[in-house]
Amino acid sequence: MRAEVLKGHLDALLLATLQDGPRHGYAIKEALRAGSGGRFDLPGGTVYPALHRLERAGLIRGSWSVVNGRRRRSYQLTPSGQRALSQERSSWQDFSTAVTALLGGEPWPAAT
Amino acid sequence: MRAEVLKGHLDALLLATLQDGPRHGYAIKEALRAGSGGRFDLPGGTVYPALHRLERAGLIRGSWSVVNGRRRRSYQLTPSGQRALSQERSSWQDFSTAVTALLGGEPWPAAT
DNA sequence: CTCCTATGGCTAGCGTGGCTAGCTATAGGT
DNA sequence: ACCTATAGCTAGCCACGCTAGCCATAGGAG
Repeated sequence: MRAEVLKGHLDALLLATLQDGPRHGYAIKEALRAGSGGRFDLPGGTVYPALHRLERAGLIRGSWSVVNGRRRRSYQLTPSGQRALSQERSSWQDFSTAVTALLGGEPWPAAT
Repeated sequence: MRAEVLKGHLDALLLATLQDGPRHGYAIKEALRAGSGGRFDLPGGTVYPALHRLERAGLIRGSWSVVNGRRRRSYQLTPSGQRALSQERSSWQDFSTAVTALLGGEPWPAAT
């Protein structure tokens, strides 16, 4: 999986992992790996800065806790994040439909 | 349509426009615009450098001609470009299936 | 004639954002 | 003593689409 293909779609994936309740960063990373059959095995250097960006944007809200002697930062969707997720979903639909049509579809109209 | 979502997928789209015969850059741009219902209205500054990159990579081959007093550079797929297109198609399948599953799918397994 | 638009091509440099490399720290197994 | 998994973080690199700008011809509008 080339790296660049993820650009612009990561936020949607991160938000989606939070749709059913709070998760901390590492759990998000693992959820994406497992949920994609290993395709999205994102390094921490991808996940953590992205979460900070989403938090600054007000789409998620994080809070510290300590579990088993390890500190965790758990994130949950804000109302604005919920809306952003819906938006991301529909724009993914739009985008993927268009690309699939162009790539897989019927022969192209004759060239000029 | 946010700009970054295209990153990493442009080559596939460009190669796909050439699958049914040669096209020049401007025609490629128009084909993508028309074929996507206006979603992919790419500026020249996106298309031309990308074509040059693909040509340097040996995936397409360009040749100059003059039509109606205007010079054109027409591109066609090389055999290696054909293979690249097939590859791009299957990796798009892979990618889009994964994202769709993560975004749209069933509820996530319970968080740890 | 002049101007605008569409056609057709190009480049320099910007900006976004995921990745690499590197770091800290605890828990638990070998 | 060492390694792995868990858990978090940052600085800086780099790929690549975009902005802004340029050149040139054809054809229609004014």
